[in-house]
Amino acid sequence: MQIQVFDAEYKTGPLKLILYGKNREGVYKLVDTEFRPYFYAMPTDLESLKDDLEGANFESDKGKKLNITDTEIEEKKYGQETVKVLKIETDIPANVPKLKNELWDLESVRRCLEFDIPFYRRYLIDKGIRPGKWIEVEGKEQSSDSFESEIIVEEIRPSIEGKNDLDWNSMAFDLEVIDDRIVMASFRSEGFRRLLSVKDIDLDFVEVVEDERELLERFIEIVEGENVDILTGYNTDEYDFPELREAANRHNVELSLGRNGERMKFNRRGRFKGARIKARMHLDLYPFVTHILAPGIDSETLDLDSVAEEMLGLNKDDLSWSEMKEIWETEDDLEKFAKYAMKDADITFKLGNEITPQMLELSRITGLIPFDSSRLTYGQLTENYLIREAYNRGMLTRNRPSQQKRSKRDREQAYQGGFVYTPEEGLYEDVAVFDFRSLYPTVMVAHNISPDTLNVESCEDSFELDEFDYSFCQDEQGFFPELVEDLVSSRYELKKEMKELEQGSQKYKNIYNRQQAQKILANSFYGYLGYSGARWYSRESAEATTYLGREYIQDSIEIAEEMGYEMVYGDTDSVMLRKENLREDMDEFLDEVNSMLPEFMELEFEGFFKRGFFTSKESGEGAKKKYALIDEEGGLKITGFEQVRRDWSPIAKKTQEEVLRKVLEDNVDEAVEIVEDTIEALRTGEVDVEELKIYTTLTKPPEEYGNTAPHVEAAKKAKKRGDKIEPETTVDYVITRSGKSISGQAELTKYAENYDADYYIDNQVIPVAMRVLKVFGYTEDQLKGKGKQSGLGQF
DNA sequence: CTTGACCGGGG
DNA sequence: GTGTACGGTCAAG
Repeated sequence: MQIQVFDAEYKTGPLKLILYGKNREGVYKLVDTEFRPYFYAMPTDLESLKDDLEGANFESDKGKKLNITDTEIEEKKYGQETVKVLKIETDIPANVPKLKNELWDLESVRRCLEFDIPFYRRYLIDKGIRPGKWIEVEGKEQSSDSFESEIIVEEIRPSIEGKNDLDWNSMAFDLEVIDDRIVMASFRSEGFRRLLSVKDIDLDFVEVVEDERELLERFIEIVEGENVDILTGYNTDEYDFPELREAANRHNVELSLGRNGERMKFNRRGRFKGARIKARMHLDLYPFVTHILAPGIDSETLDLDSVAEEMLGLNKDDLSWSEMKEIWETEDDLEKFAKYAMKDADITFKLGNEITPQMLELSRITGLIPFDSSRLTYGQLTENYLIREAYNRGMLTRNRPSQQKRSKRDREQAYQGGFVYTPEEGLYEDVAVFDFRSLYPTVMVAHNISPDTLNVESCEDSFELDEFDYSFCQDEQGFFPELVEDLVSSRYELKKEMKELEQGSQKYKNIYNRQQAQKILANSFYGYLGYSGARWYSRESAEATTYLGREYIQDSIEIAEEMGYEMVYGDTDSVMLRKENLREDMDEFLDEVNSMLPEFMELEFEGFFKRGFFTSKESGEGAKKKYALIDEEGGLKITGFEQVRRDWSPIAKKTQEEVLRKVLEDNVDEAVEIVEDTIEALRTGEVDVEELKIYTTLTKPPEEYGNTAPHVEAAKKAKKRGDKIEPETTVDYVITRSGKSISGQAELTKYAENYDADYYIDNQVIPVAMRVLKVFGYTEDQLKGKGKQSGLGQF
């Protein structure tokens, strides 16, 4: 039969590897009892290693027997050499690391390798199985209660046929928790929309449940009844599932959410945990947003509303935490609460429809199950891809660096990054942006930069870098350039294919996601080479890549200047230029640059902007990475104005954005008026307290903090007044007029009777406004108007 | 300038 | 579970 695998695990006693897969008939369980765990021992001397293993008995620290069930000599590539290694097979996956420790102590063993690859991943790699790709299975079919059937695998291999995509049943959910009790749960899929509530609410999508216990039971029934393949949520790993588990413990309910009836379990993943539901895909959108999508998201925060607003264009419908609590307690307008809760699942579902296909595409390329591909960081994703591709090329995977090695790598002098042009502060009209198509990946391909081409001893065609005392051999294509070239070329083909398709069609979306996943991976290689935790760490490769990137962008700038362009700004892989008749002349410029570039590299036209604004540092020198652009449709692109991102009051953030917009609309006078009006409003006490609130989350009881941050001091004072301040609460505070320091003046909003207008003027509004307006010659005093005394700012 | 604490998302 | 993996920002030193 043909099937697509989407989940994998193993069980011991006796050892079986279990896959869960789906085709058009349904969901199947596949069981392979033949596959055995193994690792490699690289010998100092093969014969004496064989002697050492002959009749040897290995024991774990606890005295348990560690069996070697089989050994085999294999020839593998390790770095630039070919070596003979001994494959050591054992009976239980958990014995692999233990046995590895025993063997590594032998004098006949130089090192052990590939002892830390999780067993189910090892299986998928060795069998060539990738989720999202069809595989062929032969075996004995048995009936099963939970699945279409269960198959005892005899043969399993990648399938050449089977191009059509599968549909997955996706469902999003969200919980509402008040006073540590789950009071609502909302669900949304293509054909199902429901809110469970423990309080009576008369709305068509609401199902009223008796209590929290019944809510849990219904939760499980809904997931089962709707035959969910993909369950999504936002921060469900760290919030919703921990809440669910606690509730389940309280009521002694088994959270049997797995298709096989198995309990939800948490997987430890470093500082994170992942809620794992067997034979379904629980894909938390938040880790993927932070790990993978964040660099491409402009929003200052990565909360559900902001991310959905940016990715889907949905506007938010804010209900603050205190409002929610109040509604729940007073039972006044519970409908509003219910609609809000339902909307969260709706938004998550829509966001999931955008994001889960990207996760599945990453699984298709890397071969990781979606549970993993959705939660790993860039580096880990790249590494898992490398491990698989290395295996396919008969290469041994390098070992992970020890903690000491990592910190040694971290302590090394940082190498130089991208080239950033220092702009002249001011407002520029009609700027054009050009950028290099995948600069670092293409540099790596163009110059064959790779850990395995670095300083090859007997190399005929060696590329020497004048700046550094190392070289890259050009005789054979290296591991990294080969992978990058495959990804970049394949992506290029897909992009061509995309142009032929109707935007918004399913086919278009599929291909878009595929090329997006390839882009993500191709771009991660450079960073990976310079990441201290990388198995294939190569500082030289990373350093050479940025060095060559700088050379190419500087060459392009030189060409532009020779051709009469005015250089406005440039950062790493892009340049902003100005010139009369630019639209007519730019092809000539592009041709000139592209003929200078090696094959595979390309400078492209990115777009026009009506105006660009650049500011300067304290020293008066133009500020790098801090600018704002407005396009011809009036769209703003603000970069680097850090005030927009931090814990600043809404009034400061809003003022800055309005000022930037006015400036970009070439209306500096109105920009100044905005600041003056804001200051005036602060002075006369007209400003709404909402505009002054600063939010921060307390992660522990306030008295346990060593420092005196404003939010901590405000919380301490509130506690003295008798407030219950628990860890994990977000406090909002205002800087009032009473107190000695800023921290001393901080009060929780509800206790604030007045506000310190001077603080908000001098420390919030003026600094962010001045960042922009000083460029036009304004001083702080001018913005403040002189001599006026601040009022009391009473609420 | 360096070091170490803190934070993210969720309600 | 072939376990124990972040990265940016800020205040204090």
